[in-house]
Amino acid sequence: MIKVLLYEDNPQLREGLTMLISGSEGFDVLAGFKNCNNVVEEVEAFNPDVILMDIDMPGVNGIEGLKRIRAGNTTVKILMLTVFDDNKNVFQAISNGANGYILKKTPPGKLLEYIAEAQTGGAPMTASIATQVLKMFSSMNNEKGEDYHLSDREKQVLQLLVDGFSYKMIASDMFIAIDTVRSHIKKIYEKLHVNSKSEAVAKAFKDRIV
Amino acid sequence: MIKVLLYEDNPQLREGLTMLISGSEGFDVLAGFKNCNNVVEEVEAFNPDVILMDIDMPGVNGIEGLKRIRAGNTTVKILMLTVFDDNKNVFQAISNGANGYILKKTPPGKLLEYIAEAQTGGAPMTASIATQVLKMFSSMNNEKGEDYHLSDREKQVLQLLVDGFSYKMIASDMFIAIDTVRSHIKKIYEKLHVNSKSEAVAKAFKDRIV
DNA sequence: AAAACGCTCACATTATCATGTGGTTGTTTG
DNA sequence: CAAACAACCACATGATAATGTGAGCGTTTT
Repeated sequence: MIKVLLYEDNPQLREGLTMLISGSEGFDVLAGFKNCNNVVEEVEAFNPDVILMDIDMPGVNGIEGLKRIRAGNTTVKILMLTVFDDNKNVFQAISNGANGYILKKTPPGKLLEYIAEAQTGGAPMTASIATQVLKMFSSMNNEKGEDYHLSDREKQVLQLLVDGFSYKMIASDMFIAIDTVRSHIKKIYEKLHVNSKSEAVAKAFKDRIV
Repeated sequence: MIKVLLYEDNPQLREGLTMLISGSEGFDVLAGFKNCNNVVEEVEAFNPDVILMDIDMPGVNGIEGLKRIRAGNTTVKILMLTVFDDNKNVFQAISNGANGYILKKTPPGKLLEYIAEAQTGGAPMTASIATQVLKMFSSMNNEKGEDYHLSDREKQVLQLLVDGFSYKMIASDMFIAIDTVRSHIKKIYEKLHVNSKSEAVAKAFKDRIV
């Protein structure tokens, strides 16, 4: 029996969901609330397996509720429920430890399937949401910048610069003369098209060279 | 009719998949290949809707194949297929524009469903993969670092340092004396627990202060 | 009202960096 | 084989950064 806790401000939808879920074999809605004002206490009291959490609620909304729950409970499964698949909320929800993100227009059969999936450690997502997540992910990691063709030795020097080493320290660390360090750094500046240590360090991060 | 192109080195599995997919209503396998050596030409020649791409293949593997296709074609849907749900490959695949990532143990019925889902713009993922993706996502954005309590002025100075400004430039940019810049920077170093400009710049990036 | 803090400025010394010019090896590649 | 490049080292000079000590002024917090 999967124990479900429900957060949804619309009374009709809350009723409907309760009937649907509790009326199904193996599912039980412990309680339903119209906002997250006392979410921490409620979750602790009912100890559910899965929480269905609407995002748009008056008072403490779903994202804030999610944060509050996760502050003290990292095991209960939380499924975010929303009418919109807008970027910001998806990002927020996932960053704060939601286990899934589904649209309200999800057909009843699918919804039960998703709840079960969440309970067993899956990450149910409506197709449009999953697509968004992948897009976000790839956009974050695709700005991998150009290849500046730094040699191995140059990369090594740059790495040490980033770590705050002085030329002298780099020289002794790499067992080379300080003048060699200088010439490497000069090369690095040329290749990165920068004119100072700070810019080189900044660029190393921006373009994920280190 | 969804046109499918297949890349899979195991001849039996390739045959099996071809029969399964082509034998189903609305699906057709245009061709199957045992590696990605000529993937770009093949994709261009057959113009499929969906590509099923095995990851572990001799010669040019699936990830590399994915990259090659995406270099010139961002519309064809690519479903990665693998036996392992290991972190690195998932990450690589998604970062390089895969539309979905499913395990080979996926039951036939589900597989067809996934292909159809990919074709209509969805992002089919095996549950375990979806969970991994969410984990990666939240771990990436949760290291938001401590708050170092930098004052507005200090943040401003740090920002300019990151941009490669010298003390002199910062002074004239902020209309303050160079000695004031110095004292700000000294404060910044103390608050960030660093001892050099480079480390401060590095930390500014790592902890997303700028 | 005293303490704490942010912001400002000054002066001085040493360490480090940026830049230039020049050179020797050894490997890779057209 | 010659050219290109990576990696190494040297000497020199001016610019910049790091560090220390000290201080005035205004606002916020206790």
